[in-house]
Amino acid sequence: MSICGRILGDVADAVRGAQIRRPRYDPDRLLEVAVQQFIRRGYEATSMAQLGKAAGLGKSSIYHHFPSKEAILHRALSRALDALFAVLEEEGARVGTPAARLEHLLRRTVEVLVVELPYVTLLLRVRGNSKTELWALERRRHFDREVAELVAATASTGALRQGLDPGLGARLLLGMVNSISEWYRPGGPQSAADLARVAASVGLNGISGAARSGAARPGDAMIGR
Amino acid sequence: MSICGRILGDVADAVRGAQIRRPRYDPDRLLEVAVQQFIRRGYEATSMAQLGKAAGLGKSSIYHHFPSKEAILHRALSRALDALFAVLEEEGARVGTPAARLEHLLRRTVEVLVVELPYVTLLLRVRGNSKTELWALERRRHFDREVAELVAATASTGALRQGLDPGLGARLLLGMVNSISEWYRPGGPQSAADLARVAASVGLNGISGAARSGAARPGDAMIGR
DNA sequence: TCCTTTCCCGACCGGTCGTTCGGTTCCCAT
DNA sequence: ATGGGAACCGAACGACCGGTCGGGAAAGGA
Repeated sequence: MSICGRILGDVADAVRGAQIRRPRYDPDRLLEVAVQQFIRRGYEATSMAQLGKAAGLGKSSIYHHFPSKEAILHRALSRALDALFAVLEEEGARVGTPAARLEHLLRRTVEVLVVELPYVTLLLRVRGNSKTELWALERRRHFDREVAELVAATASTGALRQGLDPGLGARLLLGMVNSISEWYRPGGPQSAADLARVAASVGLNGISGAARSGAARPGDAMIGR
Repeated sequence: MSICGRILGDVADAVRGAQIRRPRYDPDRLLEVAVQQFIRRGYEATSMAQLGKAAGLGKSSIYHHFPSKEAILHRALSRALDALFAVLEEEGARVGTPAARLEHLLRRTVEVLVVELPYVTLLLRVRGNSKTELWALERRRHFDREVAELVAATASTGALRQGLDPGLGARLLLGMVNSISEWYRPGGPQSAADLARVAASVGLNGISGAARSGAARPGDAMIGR
């Protein structure tokens, strides 16, 4: 039965007509397709059948490569977290003045975010709905805390603007950097390194002591002359 | 049948023991409970049964107030979008120098985000999975475009830092401001107005022309002396 | 050539989803 | 007190969910 009765999915469609056969999958190749779907429709809203179809497979075939849907998510989140924590170990993030270390950390974080865009994007959307998501959330909090401590250390050197709570500064900084995942698309005009330099610079400039006051009055323009 | 067999939910539990009867719902009161659940577990991951339980109702009772699950989402998103667009109509956002208008717009956006926190949070998590979500996404893009045009106008006065693309600046600005919804909780130490002033100030300071250069070299500290 | 391993399939499972429906309870104006 | 609409209920619907299973095709070493 089923001599050739398979309904073809996205991948198979693209290959159709060429002599090339549909690629056989290993976990990492399948992970790439799955994460793409998770981002497009959301993890919960993506069914195993849709995952299979997007890969040109039946849904039961997914289970040859992953033991469960949650295991796919775990592997994707782990990849993002490992890449981010690796930045913390880099020399530029460990030695030097707090300000220099913070600059390095932010810039490299943006670079990792861009290079591992789908995986980091998925990580940033996790809300803690399952054991895996809670685990990822906690690991991510560790990373954020390291950034916050670096901002606090920078503040203790007097380089932070007056009246700006270091914790708030760290959150605004991370929020700005993380938001890049919501619009950046590879192949655009921005190179990863350039974007990282500009974003880190804008962020640090924002929380630095150069501004006039910690709290402007309504109607004040904080920009220009 | 069902003499008193209802299983009580979150709201009913809290009311239990007091002489007060469980509140009867109107759409807006129910919306508040529903949005809270949507944020906690995600829209797709929240079932009608869970919505009902959180409100102390059976799941079928929800349909007395809303025609469908998606209608609840639509009403919540509409509330957030209406509040945001109202800011665009304020005098401070329409008259004055571009820089002053931008400051007003950002500051008031943060205030709206804080006051309507659950609804705006839900809006910022929409990914376009349904007709309603696509509609909200498009309205939100209109708002973002207004901000971007204001940043561009500010740039044309020479107040933007050299080498910073206005579009990129607007995205970083909005990303920073929007990220507040991910950690702000009412009742904390920050008042809405203070947070709005500081956040707008930090953001505008970041993209302003005060910094040294548009792209720092690796190892440079963009902060402090 | 043959045999083993890898890869993949359709059919099926119990359970849950959003939604519908007929009927019951509550509140309030009359 | 009573009629009627608003609020609410449990049961049930078809569809689909994540996951399982036994077996078949393809690949690769011998």
